[in-house]
Amino acid sequence: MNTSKHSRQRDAILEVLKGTKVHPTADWVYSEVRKIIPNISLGTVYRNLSKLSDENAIVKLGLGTSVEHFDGNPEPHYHVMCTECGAIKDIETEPLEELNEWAKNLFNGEIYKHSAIFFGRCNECQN
Amino acid sequence: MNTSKHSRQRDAILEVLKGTKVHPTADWVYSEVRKIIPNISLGTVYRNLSKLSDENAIVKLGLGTSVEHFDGNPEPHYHVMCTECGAIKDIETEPLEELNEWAKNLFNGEIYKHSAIFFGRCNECQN
DNA sequence: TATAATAATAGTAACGATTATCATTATTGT
DNA sequence: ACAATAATGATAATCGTTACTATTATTATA
Repeated sequence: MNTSKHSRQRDAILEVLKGTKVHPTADWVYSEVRKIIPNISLGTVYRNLSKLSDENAIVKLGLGTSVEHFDGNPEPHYHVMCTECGAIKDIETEPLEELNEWAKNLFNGEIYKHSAIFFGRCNECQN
Repeated sequence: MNTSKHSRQRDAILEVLKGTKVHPTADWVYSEVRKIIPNISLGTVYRNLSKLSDENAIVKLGLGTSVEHFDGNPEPHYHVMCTECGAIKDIETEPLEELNEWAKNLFNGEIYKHSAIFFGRCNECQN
């Protein structure tokens, strides 16, 4: 018994997020989705980003920045943040599961998972 | 020519932070420091936490939580967050520098550093 | 295909963490 | 002691996010 109802707003939000690699903020998604549904509300964007994230259709990246970033690709992977332009790029490889084992040996308790962010300079900023 | 002036408020904040392992929020620091300087202002706490962080005397942990956590130990190390009680604990080992090399081979650009957070269950919550 | 139940929405107010402002106070070099 | 100015306490402002509420859209059923 799924109590969820379909909505074209949610579809549009997911479509925008799947169609970009920029790991956008809610506000960026808002401005893009308005090109499809001009009178959509910012609250609707936030509500659906949370819902989609709860359903693991997308992921809320906790990057430690003051603004939350979202990723339309729910497959686990690391990211690189460019310290010059702020761009967030993918490392298109599966995470190192063995890090959990490594940590388990150094910690008094259980380890389920981890997240990592790399900091560097993207190729655009190198030129 | 250092334009910085000494202040007992900053001393107290640093002392509180050095004297705990809980990786506290600004608010927690505020309530602790008030035991030493009862009329200290919350703004002063924020201002000095930022200043100390800029000077690398402490570190602002960007853990992806809605509230910022601080660490009185500026030596690089990873953390574990307990998904049950929210406690943040140290992994008292130096970070894996080789991860930067690993990432460099998978990324079109430079890599300077990384941060990682592990998620698990602390030994207190296992009982 | 009408209807009833209710999830989702738009619009807006509220919230909470953090930052900025500013008159006053404390520190420091002379 | 004094002048220069960094730091403070108090409070207002900011800004990302969440909550509220009347209205609208979706869905199951008759």
